[in-house]
Amino acid sequence: MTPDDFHLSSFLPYRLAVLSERVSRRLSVEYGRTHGLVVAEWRVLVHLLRCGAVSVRDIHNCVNLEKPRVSRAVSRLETEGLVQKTQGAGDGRLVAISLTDAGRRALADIIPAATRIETHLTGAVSPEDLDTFFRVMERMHAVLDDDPEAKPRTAMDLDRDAAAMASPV
Amino acid sequence: MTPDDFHLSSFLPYRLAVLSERVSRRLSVEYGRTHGLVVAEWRVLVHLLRCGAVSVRDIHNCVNLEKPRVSRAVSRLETEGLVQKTQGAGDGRLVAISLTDAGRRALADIIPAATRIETHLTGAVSPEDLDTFFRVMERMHAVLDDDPEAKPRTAMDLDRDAAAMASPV
DNA sequence: TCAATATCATTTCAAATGCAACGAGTTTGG
DNA sequence: CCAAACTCGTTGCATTTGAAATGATATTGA
Repeated sequence: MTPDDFHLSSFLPYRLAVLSERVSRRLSVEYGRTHGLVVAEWRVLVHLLRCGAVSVRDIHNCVNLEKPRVSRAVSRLETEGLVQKTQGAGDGRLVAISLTDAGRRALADIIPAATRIETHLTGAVSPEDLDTFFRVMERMHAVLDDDPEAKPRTAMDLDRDAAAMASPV
Repeated sequence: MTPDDFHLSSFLPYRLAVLSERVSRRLSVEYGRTHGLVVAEWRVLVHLLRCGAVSVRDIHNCVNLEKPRVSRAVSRLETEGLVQKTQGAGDGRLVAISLTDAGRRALADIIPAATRIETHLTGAVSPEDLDTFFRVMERMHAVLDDDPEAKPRTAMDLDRDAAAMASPV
């Protein structure tokens, strides 16, 4: 109402952006220095670990990366020898992307470090507060789900929160 | 420990990035459609509303934008007539950037809409949970403050949280 | 059957980004 | 006093970016 009282530093979207950016950069120091990866490549690798041989479109639908970004990330990873692309036997348009052994080794190296950083961050708050924290995040997502101007959530993100809602407290 | 159990969708840095991105985009629809602004320009405008005539460096130190990005955002805003640059009388290197009346009018238009979006998001959770939410964010910032690999917080962000810590519950 | 439409991955292209370098101005220290 | 070191804002440049176009394949429906 009174625009003069508006503080950027206490504005929710700004605060989210600042923390997210800071955390992401801290993480990327890890996989950047040790394996020369950027965030898109990191996300692709992790997704492949869970989902085996999948298409570009599938990755795009799951890990919140635009299609061209996925395509380029996969190309770089292929050049580095961390993933392999095989023409799908069935649909000739699809490309089956999967981890190589080198890719699995890289993840075996990075994931513990990434988990350490995450644990370091979450370890500073009580489990109840952390629960509340994630619950609030889910509530905000739910608000955006009902907002026609907001971009829809990916299926993967929806599933996670649907499971969280269904699980016993 | 067991890399196979690693889920991207429940990984804190990823979750922060996804929510932050989604909220930011929803917001930018607002000031983008109505006033053709991008996030850097929005941040600069809001900062000027509070801080009057300031330098590029000052903006850079406050709103988490790289120096060239601030410089270019200010140039665009000047072209649009929303801010003005005046050579500071004292130090010849400094530039004093301030809002024009048109800039103030733009903010008077955008801020209520931005606040509405924020209220919509925060309104979905109880005040206590929202308190906890921000407290957890502050704790994570504090962890990064002690991490030499993390980028330092801006003075403005530190001040906000220092004030929050000091204030009575 | 075979056009029209849809989907997939890639590429194109213009714009944004950020590091580093730059020129201009200021402070410092001998 | 003035040269070295520093700070300011901007610009160069190589990279990244994402929306739209492209070419290739699949599906649909008349």
